[in-house]
Order: sequence, then structure tokens, then C-alpha cells
Amino acid sequence: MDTPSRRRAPDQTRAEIIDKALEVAAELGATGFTLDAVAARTRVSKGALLHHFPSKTALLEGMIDHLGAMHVESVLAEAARDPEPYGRNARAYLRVTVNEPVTLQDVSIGRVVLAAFALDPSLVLRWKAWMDRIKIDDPNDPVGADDALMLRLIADGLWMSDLFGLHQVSDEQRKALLSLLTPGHTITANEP
Amino acid sequence: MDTPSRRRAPDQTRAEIIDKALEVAAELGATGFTLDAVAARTRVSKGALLHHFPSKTALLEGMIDHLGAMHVESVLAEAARDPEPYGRNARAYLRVTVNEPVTLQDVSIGRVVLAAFALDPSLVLRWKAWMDRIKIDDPNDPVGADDALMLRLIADGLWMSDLFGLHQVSDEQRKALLSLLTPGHTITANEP
DNA sequence: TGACAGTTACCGTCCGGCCGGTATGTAGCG
DNA sequence: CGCTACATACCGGCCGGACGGTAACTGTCA
Repeated sequence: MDTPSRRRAPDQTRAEIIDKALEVAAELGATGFTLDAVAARTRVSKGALLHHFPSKTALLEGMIDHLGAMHVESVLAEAARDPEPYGRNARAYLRVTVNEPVTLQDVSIGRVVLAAFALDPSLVLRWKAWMDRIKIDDPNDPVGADDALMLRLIADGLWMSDLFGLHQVSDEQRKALLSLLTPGHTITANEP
Repeated sequence: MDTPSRRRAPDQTRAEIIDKALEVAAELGATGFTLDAVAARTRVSKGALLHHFPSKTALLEGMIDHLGAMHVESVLAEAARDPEPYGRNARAYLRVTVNEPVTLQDVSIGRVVLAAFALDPSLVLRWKAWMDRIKIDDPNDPVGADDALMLRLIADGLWMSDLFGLHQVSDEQRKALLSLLTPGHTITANEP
């Protein structure tokens, strides 16, 4: 039977806090993302919150770890579906970014994360550490690192564009970006 | 002769404030970018600062206008050097981003701007208004809008990567990105 | 099994500083 | 005199974090 104890397993509480923190980030945005707001949403006191995450930065680190793990998992799972081994990770990185629906929640969370990056650049290293698990620079891989880098830059640019609405990228255009991955695609940006 | 008057031309003072504000952003970063810091750097009282820019958001708007105008000017000047008229703006956008040396100051300023975007999304519209002056969607332009968009996404992704050090992009890789603009370039990301 | 100690999860309150913004005064200029 | 470019002094809210507790769980030894 479930013990109605007030005391919970610590990692379970941690996970719940991160979950609710992402909700707060999604709903309140970067300005509303405060420790008080997270504590209130989690129905846990601020003291308890700071017990599990000794600082706001620590909480953000937890969120980044969560998001980073999810993203790496998505990309590697997508890559595993690619029959061609070489360069699959870079292709999967772009495919996931292009295909994943960007919800309003994602946008808000992304903005909070980006604000955290800008305010505390050390957090970027943590994100980078996750992204480095998606290897694209296999020396045996005949697919050029240049092209792999290009795909990632496109994906990152698209992500930022979605966050801020810089470009209205239609579904057709998203598909067109994926056409880069079809064999022998030629850039026409210079050939009228 | 210079009049040692305590009273200056207002737009001159505004320009000086923006100039110093950019310095503060470059040196202090997003957390250190406060009205007091800007006022101190400008050797102007905080009251005077808020006289010219009635809020911190207004000051950021001024900075964004400055940076946006500079960037538009760079891109359009670069585009004017392109003999091929079609798609020149998109190509110039990428070329400027790839070629312009990214100094430490640029990085710090970029982070401050990005933080401002994330904290106050309305500022993004102002930046977007400047970028929209670089037209890439001329209906008479036979260069595909898809490819033009791709070039801008690459440039934006590279900018963000430079800001946060996400990728170590060597000079050779930067050159390789420009090779996209040579006629008939073929993506090899799928052809081992 | 029970008593006692040490540890850990959690609470609620309060503080202190930072920082955006205001209110009020003043000097130069037309 | 009125307008504008300033200065000085000050306010007040927000928010991260500290702190002193308390309750629950985990030994451990008799």
C-alpha cells in the first residue's frame, strides 16, 4: 500500500521539481521564472526547493540536464533509423529539429534556457557536454565535417528562428531544408 | 571652438550614451548591464540617462537600432559588391556573418542582446524590423527562397555558435561554408 | 524490541541588497 | 518665463538565499 508519508524519495522529488520548473518556465516565461514560483507550483516550500537544488543555477543545471538528455536521446534514436551509417548523426540532428513540433511551451522554455545561457555562460558548457554526445567528427567518416557542421548550424539557426519568430518558416520550407539530405542536392543560391 | 557648456545637443548625448552602453555590455556582461553602470560610464547622472531613455527597455531599443542599422549597412554594402543580382542579399548576409571577425566585445554584446530578447520578446520585433530591410523574397528573383532561407539559417546558427562557443569553427570551416556560394556546389552529407 | 543518536527531508520566515524608476530641484537657453 | 538638459536624493519591490527549526527515517547496541 502507498504510505501516506510526508517524506518522499529524494530523486523522485528532484524529478518532480524539475518537471514543475519546466512548467513554470513554459507558463511564466523568463521573468516569471523565480524560485518562489517553482516552489509554489511544486507544492513544496522554498526551503525544500533549496535543499534539493542549493541555488537557482543548480536548478537550471538540473533542467538543462533533463532537456539535454531528452534531445540526445531523440537524435540518436532518429539516427539509428538511418540505414547509411556515415554522417547519420548530423542528418538526424537536423531532421529532429525540423520535424519536431515546436509548441508554445517549447518556445517559452527555450527562451528561459537561452536567457540563462546569456546570464550565466557557464551553463552553456553543460549543454555543450550533452550535445557532444552526438558525435559528428568520426575520423573514419568520409562525410565531410564541413557538411556535418553546416547541417547543425542550419538546425541551430532554425531553432533560434522558431524561438523568436525571426522567420516564418512554412511546412514546405521545412521540407525543403530536408531535401538537403537527398543525394546529389545542388545549391541554387547562385544560379538564377 | 568647443563650448565648455554643460548643456549638450540631445541627439549627441543620446549617441554617446548608446556608445557607452555598448561598452558596458561588452565589459560587464548581461548581469552587470545596469542603468547605474551605464550612467557611471557615460559620466552622466542616472537622472539624465532616464531623461533621454525613459526606461531600460528604451535604452535597449536604442542599442538594437544602432546595431541593426550597422548590420543592415554592412550586408547591403557587401551585397552591392556582388555582380550577380539575384539572391545577392542572402549571400551577403552569410558572407558578412562568416567573415566579420567576432571579437570578445561582440560576443559579450551579443549575449546581452540575446538576454534582452529572451526577457523582453517585444525587442525581437524591433530587430526583425531591421533585418526585414534585407529583402530576400523578391518574387522576381529566380533564386529559390528556400535556399536563401537556408543561408540565413546557417548565418544565424553560426552567430549563436560563436556567441556561446558551441562549435569550434576553424577558419577552414568558415571558408568551406562560403563554398556553398560557388556555382554548382553539391552537398555530400549523404554520399560517403 | 526499544532507546538513543545521527542523518536527511522539509518547513516558514526573514533579511539584505540590488536595481529600475520617481520626485524634486536647478542652470542654461531662447 | 518657459522649456529642456541635467543633478541629487530617495523609494520600494522583488528575489535569491540564509537560518533555525521539526519531523521522519536509519542505524546501532543492549
